[in-house]
Amino acid sequence: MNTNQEAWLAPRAAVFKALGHPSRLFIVETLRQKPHCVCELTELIGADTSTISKHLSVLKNAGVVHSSKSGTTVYYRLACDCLSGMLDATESILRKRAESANASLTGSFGATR
Amino acid sequence: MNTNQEAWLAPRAAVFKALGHPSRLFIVETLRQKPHCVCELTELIGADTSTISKHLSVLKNAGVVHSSKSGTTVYYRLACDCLSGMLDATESILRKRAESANASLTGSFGATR
DNA sequence: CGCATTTTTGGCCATTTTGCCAATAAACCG
DNA sequence: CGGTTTATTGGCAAAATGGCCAAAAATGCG
Repeated sequence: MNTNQEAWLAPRAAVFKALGHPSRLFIVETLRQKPHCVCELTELIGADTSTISKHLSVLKNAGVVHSSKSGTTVYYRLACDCLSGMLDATESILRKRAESANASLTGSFGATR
Repeated sequence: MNTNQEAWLAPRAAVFKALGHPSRLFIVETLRQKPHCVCELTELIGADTSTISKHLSVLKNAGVVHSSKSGTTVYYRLACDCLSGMLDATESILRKRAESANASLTGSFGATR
């Protein structure tokens, strides 16, 4: 894995990394409905405002969300419709994982007895 | 964010978290072509075998890859076709990010002088 | 069986991440 | 302007992650 490959990988991994934290994923799921301001997200998650602000900063730097200021409040929204597809894809992955977990419990011949 | 929501989020975040590391993302990109064994991936990435093995373990626990043993060698492959879609989605996200970065540099009137 | 090959696991340390508090910044209101 | 609300930044301690080495499994081969 050379320097060029790493440079190509880094921003792509950053997108997944940003989504790879429960609070941040919750934010993205929430923004799927409609834009929200920091204080609303803070309320919903139940953490310190500064914590949420930093999570939003991670999401923004990765390119996952956009922000727009209106007075003193800042609204965040998803940067790309394609995020819905990504979120849905995890459902397929988890469904398949559940199936194969089941299959290995059941054994090759489906006999549970 | 209550316990139920956290339980729902955790496995989904784990999928993204697994993809959110350059080496692991490289592995997934590589497996997109065809299955590979640990030693091949080790060679391609240039890290210790144990490091790669642990990365693969993370991907496997998240449900991203499957493994099958053949003799002493273990082959890994993608668990879901939907991963291609996820990887492609990052391209859209990064493209949009590049565009908006450009727009903000250019300013509201597109005058760069 | 004894040995080689491939992979996984355990242990350790350096680095990164996370989350809180405090302080600062930005914008509105009276 | 001074005070209030909303958000961001800095700093710190605790927790998690990543990577290497060494050791242990697991499998095939002579």
